[in-house]
Amino acid sequence: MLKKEIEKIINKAIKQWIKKEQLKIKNVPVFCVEFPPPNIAGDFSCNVALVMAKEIKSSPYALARKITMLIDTTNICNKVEIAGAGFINFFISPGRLYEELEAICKQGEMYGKENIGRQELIQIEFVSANPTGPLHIGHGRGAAIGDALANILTFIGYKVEKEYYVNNRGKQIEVLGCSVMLQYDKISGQQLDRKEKKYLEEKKSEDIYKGEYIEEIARKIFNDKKYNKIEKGRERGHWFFEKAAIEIIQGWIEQVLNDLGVKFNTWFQESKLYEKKGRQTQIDKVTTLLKKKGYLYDKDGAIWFASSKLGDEKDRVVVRKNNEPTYLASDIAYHYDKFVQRKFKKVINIWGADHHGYVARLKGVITALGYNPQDLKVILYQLVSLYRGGKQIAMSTRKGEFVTLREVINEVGPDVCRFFFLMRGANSSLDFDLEIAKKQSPENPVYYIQYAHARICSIFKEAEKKNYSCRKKNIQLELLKEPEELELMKKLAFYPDIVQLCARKLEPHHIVIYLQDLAKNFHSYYNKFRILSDDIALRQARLKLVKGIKKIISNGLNLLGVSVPEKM
RNA sequence: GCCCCUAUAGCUCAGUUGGAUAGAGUACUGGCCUCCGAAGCCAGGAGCGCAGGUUCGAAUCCUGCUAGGGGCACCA
Repeated sequence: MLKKEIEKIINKAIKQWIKKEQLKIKNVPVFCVEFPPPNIAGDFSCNVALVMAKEIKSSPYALARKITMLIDTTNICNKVEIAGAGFINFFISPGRLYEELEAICKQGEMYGKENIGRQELIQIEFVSANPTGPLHIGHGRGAAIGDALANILTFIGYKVEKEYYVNNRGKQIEVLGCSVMLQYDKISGQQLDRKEKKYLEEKKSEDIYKGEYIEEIARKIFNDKKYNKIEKGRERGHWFFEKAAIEIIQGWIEQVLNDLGVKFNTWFQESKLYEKKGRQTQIDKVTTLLKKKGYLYDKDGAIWFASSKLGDEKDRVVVRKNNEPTYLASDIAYHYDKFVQRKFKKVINIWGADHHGYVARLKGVITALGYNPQDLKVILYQLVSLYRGGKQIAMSTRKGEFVTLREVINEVGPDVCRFFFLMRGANSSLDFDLEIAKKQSPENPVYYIQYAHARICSIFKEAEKKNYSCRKKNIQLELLKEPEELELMKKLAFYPDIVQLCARKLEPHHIVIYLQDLAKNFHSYYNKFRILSDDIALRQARLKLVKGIKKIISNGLNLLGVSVPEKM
């Protein structure tokens, strides 16, 4: 990776300089190497002189001069320049760019792969929507981000596990079961005097799930032989409908995520935390543990978690008066399972922004369990608003009026869907316009990037047709000397930096921006220069260049989980 | 009332650890296919919500304000 190499070179130079001048500086200060603004000449820029100037009591410019003298750039640069207030600018030499292009073509998918993660075990938990209905579009965003991050982290050497936490117990599941049961009775024409009816009558009617999917589930249970065989002859309580409904809904969820290209390693059932392992459940285990540590106390007949001591705004109930554990109890046990039982070194949770109030509590849990809250990263993504032709589509989960993820995928296709979810940072709310997403125009950047790839494939087909040989060896890359060609090679060489940036910040969208940029450079180059030139040596060199571009586009799209078409 | 996110070009958004003259796309106008895919290319304007502060330097950090979105259960 070029950036790291330059950092190393600078570090070395500074250490030499400190030794030479016998300065009393313990550590080389924190500086950064980055891309200079577009109007500035140079490929990488370093601010070390500006950062150090104050401590040394010297002008940044003079300092930069001294450091520059000691910089050994033979491997990577052909020029180092001081600019502005004292920036040190590096110019990557063409020779080095040719080497990188060779590496890209040779290594293919492996180009830029590193072992930064050192196979550390890391878990990403995402989507985790309650199995009480189909996924909606917001869940899609979480799915796309989580899956892309998993790809990126795996690529740089982490051992990543993707997990979906299934909340298959609790009040909302009871309501689901009852809601389905009501519909079932309607369909079957049976008017059983169920004890659950009383329960439902006591509830406000809003509590019952509406929406067509409830009827669909009830119909499926009624028609499917599988369910008819189960418990035949016995009256079915709401628990039966709960189980069947969850099974059906989870099937839908798995299917739609699968169609989006998202596969989980584990579907962790919340109910597992309540199963006895030996004498006690996981819940019992953590309750005992936290009690021993003094984080739990009794008040008003309930058991409380002293989260206010751990950074939360107030204490929270863990076990209710009626002896039922709360959701938090499950989450404590669940994260105990993640960190203690399964030994994940780092855990990433991806939540919708509406859960932000929960972050402090859960970090408190991690602390209470004796782990570093830094090892739990929570990524909050802002809400997705759906538009059609500039008009917002109103959604209400409660009323069952919402556009499902399924419908969106069916309408715009999985590639566009994933791409749109990934093109913005998680902190920005996302406007998803179905009309734009469907358009196959430059307004829609997915096709722009895919088109660049398809175009390159087409060039190779054309070359084959004309019986142009694509030599593998002795290609004169020095012939690539147009500014556009050098620029393209630089972009390609930056790919590993971009991937690592995404990994460091847990933000996949930088790859999207990068690919758009790369595609733009390519299209522009293509229009200006002829790849299949009559000059054989030049043609070979240019074919190699576009081959490199093709590889990088394909690698990038793969990390995002977007398909890479050879023709479109 | 408290907490989180957001505010950058007419619109949708980038902007790396604070760095140099803040970038794309779209829309608008005009041009480019006898030649590798026109789903493309080239050329043209405008902007960091407001007010302070920190510093060599602020879209970026701090404080206050304004506007929009979300959240504040013994629901999950």
